[in-house]
Amino acid sequence: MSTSESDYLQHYNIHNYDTPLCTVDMCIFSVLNDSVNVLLVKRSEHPERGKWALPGGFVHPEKDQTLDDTAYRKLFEKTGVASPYLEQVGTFGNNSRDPRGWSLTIAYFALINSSDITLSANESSERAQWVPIHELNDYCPMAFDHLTLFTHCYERLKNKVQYTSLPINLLQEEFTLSELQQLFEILLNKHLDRKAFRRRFLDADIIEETGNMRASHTRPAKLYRAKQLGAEHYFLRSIEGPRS
Amino acid sequence: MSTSESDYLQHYNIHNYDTPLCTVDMCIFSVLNDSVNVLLVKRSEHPERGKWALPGGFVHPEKDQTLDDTAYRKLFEKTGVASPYLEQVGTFGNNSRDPRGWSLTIAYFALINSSDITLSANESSERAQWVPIHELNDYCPMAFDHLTLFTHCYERLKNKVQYTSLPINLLQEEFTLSELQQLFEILLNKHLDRKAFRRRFLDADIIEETGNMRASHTRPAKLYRAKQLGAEHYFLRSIEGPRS
DNA sequence: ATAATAGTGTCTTTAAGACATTATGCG
DNA sequence: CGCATAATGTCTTAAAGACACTATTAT
Repeated sequence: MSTSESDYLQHYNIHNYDTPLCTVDMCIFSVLNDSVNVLLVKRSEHPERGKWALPGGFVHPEKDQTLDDTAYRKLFEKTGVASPYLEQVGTFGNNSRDPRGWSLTIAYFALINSSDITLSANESSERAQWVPIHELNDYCPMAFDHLTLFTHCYERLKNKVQYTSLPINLLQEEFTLSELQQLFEILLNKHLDRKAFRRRFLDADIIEETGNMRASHTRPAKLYRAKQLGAEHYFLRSIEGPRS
Repeated sequence: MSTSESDYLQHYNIHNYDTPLCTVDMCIFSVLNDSVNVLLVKRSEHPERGKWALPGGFVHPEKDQTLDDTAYRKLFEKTGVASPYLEQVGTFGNNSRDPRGWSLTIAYFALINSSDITLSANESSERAQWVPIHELNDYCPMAFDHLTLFTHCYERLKNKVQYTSLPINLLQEEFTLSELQQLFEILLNKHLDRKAFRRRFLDADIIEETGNMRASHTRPAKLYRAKQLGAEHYFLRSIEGPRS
């Protein structure tokens, strides 16, 4: 009965066990034309061929050393973006979400600036497309439980807008405070006070002037950058927005 | 080339693909003797036999309909507690965390009141034991990457103490405000002002008097209960604690 | 000069921290 | 009574909202 660990491992065969299918799905957000967009692909293969889906795919034990590698690989295949903000949102597993069997997917969300990317359709010739999130229902039915995955990712994003600096990652490296505020207003879907918004970010000591200005047909605005790229600051208080 | 989805599914065999091992690990917290404890088991089987580990096990496609089922099943096997607070923290997957191959684990944390539970050693005769978290290093080496999993779960817990009502789930159904405050002080490891603490919870309208009193050798205290069992309230401001 | 947007001054409001004071039970 | 803990009163402080005011550019 008493075998060594090396004996045990020598006779261990993963294929003797029933095990879930493992995939990673990406909810890639960007802001385009004053609205939040998510990147969707039209499935070109079974199952759920022809339906819209979040880009994703199987965890590939040969290609990927870690789970995050899978996520970055999928993201790069679809967008060409190498190192965006990436966050794991949750894992969804059950026996009904995929007709092939008990399956499990790890959902990630990514924030990228839309001008950074070139949509590519080369991988398995799936067409990727930005979809404004308020149009998402028009694209139903979505494949599998991807509407649920999207909803969880979007809720996470909306929550973090309230108490972190996270959305900075949706802008280009240099941005004005007005651009940042507009972005927050789109995400929160409400108007914010300019002075309060500026105070919040300036007092937090997380951005710095670049010395450059954004030209415009009115008064030029100072350009800022995040002091630490990809960092997210947690504010002690949530944004509340207008009082009644 | 053009097959139907049902044809496709008929010939699909999960065992043709290389796929990760899938497990669930539980970080079960409780408060005992004025300190936070976590439930650990001593592994009785290979691999990592004899090391301490978080209770957990394989996702079992026959037994479990959903991932949460796996978590609840493992929790019940170890503690006999049927419906505690449970939250998914994150999924950790790579090719080095388990000697059997590419493996992935979904980490959950649970909050339970220690008086609710009876530790059972019946399943695979592993002995479960409460370990105060400040002693965790003395129990090293822990199996696999379980110290990392624990750390992520503990960080999540500590963060949520700052801005949610979550720790209520560590107390019994009826509790005094002093007991609640003591609990927060243990979790945050700092003293809190009594008036501010009471205001915070009372103004949030999330607890109500039960009408009963906690007897003691001094002035009896009012007993409260959470208005909604298992609910977590998000405060707009984080607890900061004493100003230096 | 005017329009438009950038940026500031400053008063109010909210919820938290500090800390003294009062209340209530038991021995 | 006197001790210990429960519960409250009230002043201060930090950060947000409201909103008027000033600054800078193009046309």
